[in-house]
Amino acid sequence: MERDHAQGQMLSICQEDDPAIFRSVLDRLADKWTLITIGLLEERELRFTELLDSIPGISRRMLTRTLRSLERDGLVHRTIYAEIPPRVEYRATELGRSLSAPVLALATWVDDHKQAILTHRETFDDTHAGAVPPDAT
Amino acid sequence: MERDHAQGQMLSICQEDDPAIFRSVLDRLADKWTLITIGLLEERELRFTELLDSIPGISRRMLTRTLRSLERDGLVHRTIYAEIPPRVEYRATELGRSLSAPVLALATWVDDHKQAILTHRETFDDTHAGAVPPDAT
DNA sequence: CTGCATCCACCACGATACTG
DNA sequence: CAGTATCGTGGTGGATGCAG
Repeated sequence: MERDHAQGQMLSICQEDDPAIFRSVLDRLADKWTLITIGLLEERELRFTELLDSIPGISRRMLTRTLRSLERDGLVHRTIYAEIPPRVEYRATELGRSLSAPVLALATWVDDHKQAILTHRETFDDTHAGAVPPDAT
Repeated sequence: MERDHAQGQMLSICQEDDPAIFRSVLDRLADKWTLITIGLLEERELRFTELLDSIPGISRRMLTRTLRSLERDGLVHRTIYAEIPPRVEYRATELGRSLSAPVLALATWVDDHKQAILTHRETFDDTHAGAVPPDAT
């Protein structure tokens, strides 16, 4: 945490020398499946099918792609056991494990406040009935 | 932080009673612009154009939508000043500010490790030249 | 079991023009 | 200035089938 931009200077972080670098890395993390996958792998070594079962709603295709991206970024290590049937174990690298704290903190926050957020949504939707953009989620 | 699933039980978090709730909230946070927007608003009150200028690459459309979603979720408060020209200030709510720590921790991590990740990508792309899926990023 | 290839639908997002 | 409306596109992501 020895940042030069003392505390919470999101501004300086995202407007540094090359904003594109920050973006490209953030984009990889902030997609539909990556955070949750990293979160699971930081705790223990898991195989493909275990991940598939642990992540609600993910498809094999997306799990494969997510894991490849993580491997490419040096966050996850892949071990292939030449057995029959084949077995592949995924575990977080040291770099990946350093992501543990931030990711789990975020996940915990979401878990702790999801109900409050749902309540806000209902209230808002009530108040602004029909006022939302055409293609809103 | 008084979670029952002691520490880092990402598994229990994302497989709780209704995984869909966790997902829907996580989805909102983990999109292309939300994290960065929240991060900026946690530090200070900002107006629309300031945000537009501070977030590299965002369009007015997406900023509007992102802010609306955050407002809907009770994370951001919107104040309209009936002046000429119009002025609108955005600030984080208390709930939004509680997101501060996790979000900034994540942003800082990304900033601290982006170079390492880029290096890993190059190495990987070298090693696996041409081995990447057809529609890879 | 692991995971690549193919096909395809959808909607996220950007560009642009217009309004209060 | 702070949006909204509309349109077009690319890419994300699901379903399925095949292969090692």
